[in-house]
Amino acid sequence: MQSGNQKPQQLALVDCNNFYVSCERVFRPDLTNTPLVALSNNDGCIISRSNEAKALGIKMGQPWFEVKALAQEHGILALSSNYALYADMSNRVMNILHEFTPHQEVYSIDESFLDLTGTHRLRDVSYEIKNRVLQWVGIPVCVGIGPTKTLAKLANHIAKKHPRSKGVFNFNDLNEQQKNTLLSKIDVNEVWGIGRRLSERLAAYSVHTVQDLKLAHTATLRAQFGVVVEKTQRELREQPCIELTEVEAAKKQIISSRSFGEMVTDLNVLRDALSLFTANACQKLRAQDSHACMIQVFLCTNRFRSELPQYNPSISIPLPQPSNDTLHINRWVDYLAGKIFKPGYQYKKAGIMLSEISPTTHKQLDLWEPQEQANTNLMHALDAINARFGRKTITVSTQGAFKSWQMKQERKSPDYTTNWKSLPFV
DNA sequence: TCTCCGATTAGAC
DNA sequence: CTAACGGTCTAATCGGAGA
Repeated sequence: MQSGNQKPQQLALVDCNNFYVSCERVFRPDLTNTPLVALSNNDGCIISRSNEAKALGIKMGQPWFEVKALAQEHGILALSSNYALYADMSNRVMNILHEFTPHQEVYSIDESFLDLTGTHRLRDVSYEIKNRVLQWVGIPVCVGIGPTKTLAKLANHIAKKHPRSKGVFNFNDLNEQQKNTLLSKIDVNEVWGIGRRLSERLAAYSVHTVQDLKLAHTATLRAQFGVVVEKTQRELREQPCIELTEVEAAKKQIISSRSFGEMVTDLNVLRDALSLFTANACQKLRAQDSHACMIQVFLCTNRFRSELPQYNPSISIPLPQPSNDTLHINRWVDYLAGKIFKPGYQYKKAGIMLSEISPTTHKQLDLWEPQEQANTNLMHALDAINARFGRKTITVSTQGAFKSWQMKQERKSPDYTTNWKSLPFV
């Protein structure tokens, strides 16, 4: 709780500009002025746009096929997403940011919150952050600072949008009058946590701008929109409600799923895909030292093809004992897939979900069930080898043997930073 | 009436 | 050639079932 005469926190939100396309440009400086977009899995939707692409009216999340003609006309280059590259670039950026404070929350692949409270010459430090990331990694970032996370986010939005800020904006530097004027000019849907639906519903209460939300009647807000929106309002009123979370909490559920490059009709192909999803999910489970008690398998037909028969089954099963063993869980996944599979449908997507997750240290032994012989050492060795030599060095059985389900990625750039073979001179 | 549970919704990126 | 629309995760909330 923030009292009136206390100095406000200086929370910074550092956000990379157009992150995916900026990563691509680091290795393709010739594309600096080319309108550029990055595509989602299967080259489906646009998930990152350069400023030039934005200026041409390309929308975030727009299906690629819808803009293909426009793209052709204006020479827009589209690239398949290269997650190995983006993850590696992200690590480099986050490590640099960490040098400025131990109090860091890596919020997403391209954003970190930093608690810079007590930093001297904060303005200079902010520009130093921006310049160092640009010089060392080649990624442009903007820095927004505020007394709460929500206001830091908003400050970042302002830094991005207004060229006069030169990429840095500190909300704490404003006086009350300036704050009110500024917040009255920004749409409420720019606020962190206020999406499209809430914006529409808020409009019915004459809440259109950030300032409107800040001044709205709190009890009504709480009653009509719930506790989340109330917290957002408090944060706009400079009352911190959302803590910096410096250590990432263990996941409570892990989903691994994917749309296929082509429709799949064969159970064996589905099992092949599912075995890869299982391997990925179990590896995540082991990486956070936990195991799961509940396995769910689901299949989906293509919901955008309404003329085709639709079938979206899912099935889940509780394990007698928690497990994180790929081989063990894969046997259950195979079994469950067989139970829900019906021939005659064209499947577009499948996946698994692991839930009821707990730390391995808390293993609860069931006295009546004979203990499953867990391949703990085998899994440990598998993770180590795959970490060293690449994710698919050792796989389970036929994992990935069938090509048909694999993602369409017709426009992927090389793995410049994570694969020696991608370098032209090696 | 209370509690628990699963399903649904909404949001973020 | 044509058709083509992502993947993960969390928290809140709601409604029904069962105690």
